[in-house]
Amino acid sequence: MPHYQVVKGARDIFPDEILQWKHIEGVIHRLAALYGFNEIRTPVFEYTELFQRSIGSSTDIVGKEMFSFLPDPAGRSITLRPEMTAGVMRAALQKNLLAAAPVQKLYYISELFRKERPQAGRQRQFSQFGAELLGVSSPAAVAEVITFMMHVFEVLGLQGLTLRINTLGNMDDRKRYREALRNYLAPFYEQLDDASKERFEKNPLRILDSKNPEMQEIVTGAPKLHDYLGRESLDDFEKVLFYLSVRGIPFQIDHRLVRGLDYYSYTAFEVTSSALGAQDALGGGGRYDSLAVELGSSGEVPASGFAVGMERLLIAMQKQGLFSDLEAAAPSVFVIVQQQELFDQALEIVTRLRRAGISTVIDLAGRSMKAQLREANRMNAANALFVGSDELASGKCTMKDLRSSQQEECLLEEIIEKFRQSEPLNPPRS
RNA sequence: GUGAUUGUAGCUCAGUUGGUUAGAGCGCCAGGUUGUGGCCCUGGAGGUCGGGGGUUCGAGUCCCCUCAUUCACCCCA
Repeated sequence: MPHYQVVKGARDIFPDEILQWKHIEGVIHRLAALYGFNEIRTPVFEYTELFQRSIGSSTDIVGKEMFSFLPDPAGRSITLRPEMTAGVMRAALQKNLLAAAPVQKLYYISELFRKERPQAGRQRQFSQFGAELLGVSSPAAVAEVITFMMHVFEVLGLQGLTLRINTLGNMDDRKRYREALRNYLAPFYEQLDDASKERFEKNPLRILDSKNPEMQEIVTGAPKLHDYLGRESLDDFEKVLFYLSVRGIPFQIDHRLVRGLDYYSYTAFEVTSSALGAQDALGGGGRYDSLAVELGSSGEVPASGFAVGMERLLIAMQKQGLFSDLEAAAPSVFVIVQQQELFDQALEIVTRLRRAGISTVIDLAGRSMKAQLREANRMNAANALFVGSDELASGKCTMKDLRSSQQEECLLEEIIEKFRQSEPLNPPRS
């Protein structure tokens, strides 16, 4: 039993799993380029107020899940980011990106931190990939980010996904609805659970998607948000659904979908996977026009975005066997040393092969030939190159194809030439 | 924060109503083959039985505490 363990809720990712991550990341980067999204990286921490203002102080994230600390006794509180949108918006506003170009399409793959009890599909350090489309108020913008997200899932081969979508209306609609909802809930106030009582004042909409059966009971008779939506909101939502339909993206309208962050308006959506456990939300997002103003912008910045949990993506793909054809990079040549006295000369050969662009390894531990061969086999090396007194005397090498077990003697130059033909040094990008 | 679950070798796990030196498979190392891997055979290394306390002649096994794990609630990716 090792003395030290990883911090609760964090985990190590070892080389075999890195293959899976790189595969997913590769698809994300490729499709982002296809859709014209550009990568952004922001610091892992921000001033705590940023999250309090943006995510909302009534949310669980801000209320109890943030890792916050004081960098020095007199300093401002800093928080390890629990989500990306606030930081990206802060960066965009600080640099005044929209003045340089009025439409910004950004994406990221980043690490986030939330102080929760870990369980399947939930960690304290986790990562999300996501996109933010700033500066466009057209419903085509939300449709664009949803399409990008669903396209990634499709290329990765995921099955069993459900896209649920709703509209929360604009700020005026929500204000009117909030009042109506409060009037309806007021007589039930004493029956509300603690969380719902808290939300009654701050954000009663969130009582709607409570999973507490008793709350659900109370809420069934509540006025419907949909009935309070103005013409503008309805038109916007219809357009979003139209764009999705046209692109063949299946969805379910769910009028109870609210989502936890305070800054959403208009469209909100969520994708769940049947391959996941209790934490089955693979990703979600929406429209958040009011966020910029909340962060001090003089005018509204229409914005749409989504975030997808990378670990959950990974779990879902593993469950569905979507990584079966991934193979670790194997060296082309494993140089085998007959006697350790010849090691230095063998190293020179290794260097020449590497300089020629041929991936080459050699046993550095001074082990027996048998152990070296076993290692070559374990690494799935394509060839073994034997360096012994005979070879050095004749100036030739013995090269063995480890798959076919055929071996032949030839000059080192011939080997290099052979590889140059079969694996070019600068392979064309696919 | 709440509930439940599981902690025995590097990994996956056995361990009978408490009873001698705690086992298996896989993996690792070495030898069989002193210049040749995989397959096979033989051998070897590796364990404070999560930790602490208690009951007992005797505890991996029973009791208490503690730490950690996992799953679930809450909420979210």
